[in-house]
Amino acid sequence: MKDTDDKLTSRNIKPTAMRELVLDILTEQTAAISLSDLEQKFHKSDKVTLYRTLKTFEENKLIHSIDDGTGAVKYALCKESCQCHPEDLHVHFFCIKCQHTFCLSDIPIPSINLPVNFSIENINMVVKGVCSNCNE
Amino acid sequence: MKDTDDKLTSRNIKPTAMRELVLDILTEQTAAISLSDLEQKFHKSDKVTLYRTLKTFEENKLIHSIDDGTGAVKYALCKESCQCHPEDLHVHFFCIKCQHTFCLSDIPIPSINLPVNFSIENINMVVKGVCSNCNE
DNA sequence: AAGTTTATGCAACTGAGTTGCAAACTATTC
DNA sequence: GAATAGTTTGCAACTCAGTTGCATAAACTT
Repeated sequence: MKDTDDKLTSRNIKPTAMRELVLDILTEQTAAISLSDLEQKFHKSDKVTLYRTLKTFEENKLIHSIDDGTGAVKYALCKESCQCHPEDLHVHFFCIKCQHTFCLSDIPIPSINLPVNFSIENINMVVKGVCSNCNE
Repeated sequence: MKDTDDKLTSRNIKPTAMRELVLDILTEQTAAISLSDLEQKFHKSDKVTLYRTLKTFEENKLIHSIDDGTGAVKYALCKESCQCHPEDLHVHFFCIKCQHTFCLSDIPIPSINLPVNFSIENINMVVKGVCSNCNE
């Protein structure tokens, strides 16, 4: 639990039992998960607590959210160094077969030449297709 | 009404009074609009009819939908030649000040080198920031 | 005109996300 | 270590976008 605790405190999040559990579950995932996915990993759980836990994690940049177009926002762990600035962002991939949403952490979002006087804050880029697992 | 009719029939959509009205409203817009935005442009209207009208338009590639992360899907007219294939897609911009969502029709989505065995179907790219109107 | 298909309108529902409030817990101060 | 203040958790209840079922209305077919 020491590791989990450290990760939380290093992001200025008080390590409660609940938060440790949620962080552990998030750490196990190979794909991004939604609030209701998370809810189903608990036998008895309160959606609101999980919701607020995710919000806290996101505000403190422990996790980032992905709007993959499925109607439910997904969440995935940030890298240790991540500050969620435009230069930290990567492309996400949604597989239309297995319905999983992956971080393509190694693929940075390409820079865009916006029209004059447009300033940029954030970019969301989701590629839809079939992942390598589902391509035979 | 002849023009509107032609646009509908050329996309294999039967030109009803309702659909003409909706298409006219969509044509007037400078920014993408949501179902509830559309609903408010009618004095008396049925959300479901508008919803199905938009679905029909989208299926027939008269309009495309944009998930800008606000929680409500936005819609905007496609160009005449658009088939909504990856090569037809453009970047979208969401202004965090005026809350408008624009098509940056001249900015194609940059191509991405996906990992091996990933195939691509579609890309959604939304840049958030401040538009030129709102930047003083 | 009768029958078939398609579009529209109403009611009612789902599911994600959210707020308010009270109880439980944690941290702080004496 | 008890009193207090601040934070977290759990429950109820709500909002709002999107959606389905079904009945009526309108448009096509022969």
